[in-house]
Amino acid sequence: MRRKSLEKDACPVARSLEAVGDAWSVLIVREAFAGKRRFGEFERSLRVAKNILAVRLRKLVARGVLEQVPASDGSVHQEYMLTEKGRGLYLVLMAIRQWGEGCGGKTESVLIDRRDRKPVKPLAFHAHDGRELGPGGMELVPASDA
Amino acid sequence: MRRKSLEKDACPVARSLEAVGDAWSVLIVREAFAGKRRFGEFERSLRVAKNILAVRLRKLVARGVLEQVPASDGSVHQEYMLTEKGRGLYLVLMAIRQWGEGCGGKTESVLIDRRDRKPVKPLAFHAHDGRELGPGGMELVPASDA
DNA sequence: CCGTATCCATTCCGATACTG
DNA sequence: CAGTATCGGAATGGATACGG
Repeated sequence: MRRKSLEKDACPVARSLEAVGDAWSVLIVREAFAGKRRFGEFERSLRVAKNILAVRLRKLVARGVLEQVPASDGSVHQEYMLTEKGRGLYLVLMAIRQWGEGCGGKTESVLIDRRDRKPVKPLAFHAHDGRELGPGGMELVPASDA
Repeated sequence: MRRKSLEKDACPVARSLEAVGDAWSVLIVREAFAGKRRFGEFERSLRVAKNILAVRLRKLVARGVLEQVPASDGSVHQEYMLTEKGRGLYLVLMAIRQWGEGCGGKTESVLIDRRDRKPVKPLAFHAHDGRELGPGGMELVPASDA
């Protein structure tokens, strides 16, 4: 998408897409959640060219999704860590994953609770009183109407 | 992303991205949830060129996200409706929206329950016993280990 | 109104070579 | 190892013109 930058779009969905709306960025964030921190780790696991990896990382840092911190080993290099904001993407990633799993025939992965090793409840919307809600049961209204 | 099609990637996140991993597709789906059905409606609301809209719609239909149905008015034309699978993207869209709202300073929109007009609970993960879980409390394991 | 076809500009991607 | 610089090719996007 070239024309509209989306950056100033009123819709929060559009704005989010401006930050992480390309496939590489999403995959980088996925790897970050998987524990990857170093340039080379991302490079190898994603098999992405150095130059475009560099650009994507810069953008993610600029957007506040990742931050650079001094390497934990003694090296002169930096590591890329998820910020608080970046960690907020976990829900997005898992929503995407859940959708992908849901319609793919066979299940590839299961999200489990670290504590009891049991599967986590599927992501779903709940009303204030706890009722589960489907897409038709909700409505998006401007904040001003609230 | 040219090289790896992602289509055959083991990770469900990557596969999902193959289906709806570009910004236009996401926005089209957003509009579909907003009630848009016709080619011209998408064209105007997104201000996207006809040709690329056509390509995107075709792809979304091919991926089973949208389906074409005869127009509800008497016209000869078709309308694009979300399939069951497509409606599953609601959760994804709202997760993206929630993330965008969460870090933007001011809130643009609120998701409310149609029934009681009260805000819906924020999306979050819950363990089997109901405890709320953060990213660190969960782990993604291959289905074969389950 | 709903697309398809064409053209052109731009952008993106991957490979490679290079630096500290 | 962690990038930067450059380059050619491929894909994409936007505008426009055209057809059913």
